[in-house]
Amino acid sequence: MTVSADSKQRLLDAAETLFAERGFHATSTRQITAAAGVNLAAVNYHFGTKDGLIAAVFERFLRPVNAERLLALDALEAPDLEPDLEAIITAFVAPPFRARGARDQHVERAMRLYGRIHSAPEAHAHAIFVQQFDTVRKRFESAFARALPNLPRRELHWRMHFLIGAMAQTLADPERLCALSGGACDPYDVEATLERLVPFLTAGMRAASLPTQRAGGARKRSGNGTTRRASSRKTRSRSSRSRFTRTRRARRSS
Amino acid sequence: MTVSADSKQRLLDAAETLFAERGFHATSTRQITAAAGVNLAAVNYHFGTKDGLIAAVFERFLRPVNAERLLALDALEAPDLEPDLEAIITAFVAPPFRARGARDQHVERAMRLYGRIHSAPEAHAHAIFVQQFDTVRKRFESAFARALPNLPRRELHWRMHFLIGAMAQTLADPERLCALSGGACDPYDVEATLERLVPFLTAGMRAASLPTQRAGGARKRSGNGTTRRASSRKTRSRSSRSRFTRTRRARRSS
DNA sequence: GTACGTTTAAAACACTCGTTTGAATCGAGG
DNA sequence: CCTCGATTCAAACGAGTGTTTTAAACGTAC
Repeated sequence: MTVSADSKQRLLDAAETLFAERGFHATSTRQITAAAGVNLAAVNYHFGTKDGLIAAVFERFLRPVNAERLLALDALEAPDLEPDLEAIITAFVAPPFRARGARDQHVERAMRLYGRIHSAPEAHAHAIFVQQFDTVRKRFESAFARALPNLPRRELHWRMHFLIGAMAQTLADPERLCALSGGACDPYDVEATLERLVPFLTAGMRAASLPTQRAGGARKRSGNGTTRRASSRKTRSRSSRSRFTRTRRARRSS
Repeated sequence: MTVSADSKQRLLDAAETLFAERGFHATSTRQITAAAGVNLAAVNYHFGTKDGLIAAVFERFLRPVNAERLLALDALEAPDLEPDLEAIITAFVAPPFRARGARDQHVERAMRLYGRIHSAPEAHAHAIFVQQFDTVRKRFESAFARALPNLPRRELHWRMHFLIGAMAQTLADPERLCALSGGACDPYDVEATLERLVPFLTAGMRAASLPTQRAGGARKRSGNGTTRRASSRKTRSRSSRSRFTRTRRARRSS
């Protein structure tokens, strides 16, 4: 274990930066080794394959984020405290925003990297992420369940999905917010972002548990996704509110 | 303009399917032309370049989705109607879920394609999407502003960003929801998904405009986006509620 | 039938990718 | 000193990429 293990470190640092900037697939091993100032073969020597390097970057970056999530949740689950939904959401959402990459990279790069991990194309990178994430997921799921005792478990899954989506999008594509607001919002102001994101998500998680009506009838979902409103006779209480009626399709035939 | 323009069509169809399945970068022109049953050179002949093909797929797929969004919004903005936030959100969110790809592809593929467009790596594909999306964005922004008259415009931008994020994630990565819920949720049941997504988003959009406390003091947001809480002397009311205090970092040094 | 513009066909081009190879280099232990 | 394992280096390999080229086939108008 000579001192030159920093070759490995520099490789990880360079890869982390480039992955954040351009994505995993679009970054070549040659770019990485050049940025790290090491030989081309180093990535295969130290990590076996490029995917091994990706996994190592995942690992190194994700570990402290998830650790901080669990630490924050621990503090919220002291036995004398009653569950605080907003605090739980903050404990889950804030760490990736506040994470610094290697070599104290800018917030911007850490955010983008985390976003890219979330929207990982499809490779086994996804599997690595899931593995890293699974404990966090379980802990927060039960925390949410405690804070929202009247919410059925299935609804909770859906909402956690939405929550993760809003978070991931904000992390992955800050530029879009900038463009959307004409420059009025600064997506790299982490605290300002969290002050908006957390209340948004808290309200969403607290929304009424079932889609308004659902008066007496059973579920009665038509299994066929294509034919909408197949059960024509029981449309009374549903057609009263026309929330989900779709307008005509407009498609050109050329 | 012979009948064999269907070569172009079959190219678009095959590309749409493969792009949805594997992504844009991971799909080669050879795979596309093989699936379409046409010659390799056809893509360059008809679309100039692979990016041209991608743009054409974007165009053909996005147009009806955005058209339907605007149509639905038109119906909601009849002069005698008062703004209905939930209906506006549905008008924005539902069309991509209900879109069918070419050749009546499964909902699954259309969803994935739209999700992939949203999380387009970074190419000018993004620009194409933005161009297609800009009109929709403007229309819905003012619709939201009418439905939420007390919400400052900047907060609205943030929330639209979150909204788009939750929608895009649900479209792009239905598998994750499946895994998250242990198979309890069916992300391809479009109506069930919308019945959960829309209330979630509606509640989020309606959340209190400013982050809870803000009791007696004036707004007092530090104008500088980078240096958070630059005005150090006035930190009193902030440290009282420790909502956003971060716990210690945990990072291994190996 | 012949000529013409459009479309298809097969082959090759130039390039980048991730990975492997085999020799050179280094740093400690005998 | 020499040895040995670990690391670095330059060079090449084989496969895959998007694109171009050149010629052949097609349908239509003259």
